[in-house]
Amino acid sequence: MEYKTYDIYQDGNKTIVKHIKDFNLIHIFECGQCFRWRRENDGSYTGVVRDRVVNVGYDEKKLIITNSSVNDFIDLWYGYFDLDRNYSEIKRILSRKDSIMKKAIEFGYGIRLLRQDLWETLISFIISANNRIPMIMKVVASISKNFGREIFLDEKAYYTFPDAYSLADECVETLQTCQGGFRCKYIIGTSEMVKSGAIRLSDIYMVSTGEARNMLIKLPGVGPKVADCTLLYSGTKYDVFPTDVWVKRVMEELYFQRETSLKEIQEFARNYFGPLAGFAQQYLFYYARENRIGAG
DNA sequence: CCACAGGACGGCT
DNA sequence: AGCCGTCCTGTG
Repeated sequence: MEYKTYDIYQDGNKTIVKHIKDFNLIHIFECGQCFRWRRENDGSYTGVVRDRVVNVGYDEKKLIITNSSVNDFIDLWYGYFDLDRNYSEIKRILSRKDSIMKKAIEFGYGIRLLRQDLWETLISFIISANNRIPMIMKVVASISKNFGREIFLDEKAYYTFPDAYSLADECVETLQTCQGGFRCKYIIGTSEMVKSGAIRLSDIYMVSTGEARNMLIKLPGVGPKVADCTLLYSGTKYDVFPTDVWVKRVMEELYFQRETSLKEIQEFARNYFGPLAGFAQQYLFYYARENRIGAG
């Protein structure tokens, strides 16, 4: 069958989608936006998304999703991989901005911003505060294993991410077995606020980026960086510019050539990249971190 | 043993 | 409003 501009067919438990461009598994899964995908020996990735576990491979512009159906693709994977967005056009516009962006895009040409579950993204980025990626992956995996639901792929167990109600019922001490450290109290606090209705996460889809940001920042453990990451990596808002130490360094070194406050970097990015700020940030972040730009 | 890497928060000016 | 010490865990 034909879905938008893609050819889709089913082969056993594999959904295969042809003619997919602007796509690279390493760029997508190792650019710091997600913590649930693991690279296999053959270069494919296995991960849990919502209540599904799949293996994803990419070869000769073909996307191969194992443990999927055509309906799954249309309902979930098409949106998750942001396949209805024209990344060629985004890259063309951003590359014209300056030679720095051009280089960053050439480096991370296959990046796509995943539209991840809002709740899981929020908690994952609360965990990311003052933490490194391998540790974040460990904590998210542990929370899922302890409080999520077991699902299977090839007789191997994987775990869904627990919802706010499940986590709100736990105490900080129990959650601490997942190695979240000082962030555990924030996770419980945020879960309680979602459970009680003090915040309705679904509202952020209906309000402006500024309002969405202000709503999220009211949650414990959520500051400007975590709020922006949550909005961007859940596919909710794209005119944000999450500024962590790497983005700050690359901006200072390549754009400002001096020390620059977070406030000034954010203002510059909003004006300069406009509605594509989130995409620009992701190319810059991946470029900076992989090449250790600005690091000792 | 120590230094260091990472954002949010709270207390201070 | 901006600055800075503290929080937790793993690695070199």
